Amino acid sequence: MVGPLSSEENCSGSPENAPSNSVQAQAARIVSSLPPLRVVFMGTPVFAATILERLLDSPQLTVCAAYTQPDKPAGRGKALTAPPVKELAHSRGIPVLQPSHFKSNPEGDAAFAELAAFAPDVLVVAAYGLLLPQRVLDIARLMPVNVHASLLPRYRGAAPIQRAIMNGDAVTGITIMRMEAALDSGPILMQRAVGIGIHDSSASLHAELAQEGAELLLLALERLAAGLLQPLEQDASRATYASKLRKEESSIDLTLSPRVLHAHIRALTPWPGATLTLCRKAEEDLRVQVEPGVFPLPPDVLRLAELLRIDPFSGKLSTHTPGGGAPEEPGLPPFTAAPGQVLGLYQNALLIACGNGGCYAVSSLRPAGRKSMDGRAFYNGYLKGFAEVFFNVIRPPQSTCEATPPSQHTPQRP
RNA sequence: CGCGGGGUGGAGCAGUUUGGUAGCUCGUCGGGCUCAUAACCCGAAGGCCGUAGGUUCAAAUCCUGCCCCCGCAA
Repeated sequence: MVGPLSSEENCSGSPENAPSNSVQAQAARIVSSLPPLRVVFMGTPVFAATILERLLDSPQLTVCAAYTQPDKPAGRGKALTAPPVKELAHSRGIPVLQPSHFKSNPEGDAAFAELAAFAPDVLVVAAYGLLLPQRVLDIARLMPVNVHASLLPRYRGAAPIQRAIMNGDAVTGITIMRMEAALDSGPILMQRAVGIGIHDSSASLHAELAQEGAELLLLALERLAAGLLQPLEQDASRATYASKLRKEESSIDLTLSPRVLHAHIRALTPWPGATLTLCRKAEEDLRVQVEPGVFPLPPDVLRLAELLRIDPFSGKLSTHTPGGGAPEEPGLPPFTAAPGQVLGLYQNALLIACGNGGCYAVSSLRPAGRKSMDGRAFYNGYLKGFAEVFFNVIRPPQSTCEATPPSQHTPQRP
């Protein structure tokens, strides 16, 4: 987590900071003399609940109702489970509505009529998970507002946070926009940049962006109520789409360089999780879920002696021979090994050779059906005593936001 | 009654199919070696094999009930 890189910009084009703050101050003055805005909130997961909580705490707003997806079977025993937004709204005494859609049929019409009865000034939508038809968007007296976790027009769609991490971006952010029927295409009201730290996972960035999103939303609503917002159309030519993560993407490609590999694993954590397949002679292949490891590797790993004295199998001198391969980025050990090869241990992390002549240190592994453990425990229980051990190199199908060309599936043996 | 995996000294695993004195890699403690080490050598402690019952001369292992962990379903 790096935190906000800059203060919010007013996309109407007003200059930064001081003038921007004075706009906010002006808005605050105007709003203080107005009645609270009537808000209908729509959202489902934790990201949405975080934002709803901040709305509920604002004295300038009245949250009339919370819309969220219907309860769904979840967990062991497939018990019906309420979405986080429902839990929160219940605990705060806000009416909860869970229509399955607003389509033009008797069921959808009833849901629509119910919504209309709240007569909201604004509709606030955050990760609702339902497409909203135009008539629903038109319900808001002022406008329907959406909180999106990217700097639009980049990363429109379902997984902006994960795709930004996966692509190795250093910066992403929050966009508050006016909603249109099309997906994430509405005019931008406010934006704020947030840095992506080298250790950020989808989980940590989600949490941070939710907080930032809530803050920026409150500022935007204040300006909206005061009539001081000037929407700025998105430059559609620069739009990219962040498709939802799929389970098939959980297998990670060990031919990637350490840096890119690290980005992928962070993006896949905690869902769907980054998985490797361990191959041991005469044993069934074992699926192992891994968490983000040590990156970049500290300089001492670069010293050949550090690695040579650790052999994963005999405990004696390593058989790995020093190789050429000029490192192109820091963290590369000075020898060559086939991607997927288990090199040994670095402290409590398991060193696995990957692409670009590098290796990656995994410090948390969870074999299928087991609890997660550190690299040393995994090594003791699963690796010692096997003459041949490596992880399968898997090249998963390319995702929407990746620039690299499609490549073959090449499981590879060292 | 949604499907599946698992509970063995402090950690991670094997052993269960084909019942017969509890094993491996670590850690811990003591000693040794070394300029040095999460290296090496020697020695030791530590387990009613989740729990309750059953079968048997004999149960970690076979049968039954219960408890507890975990994964799948976005």
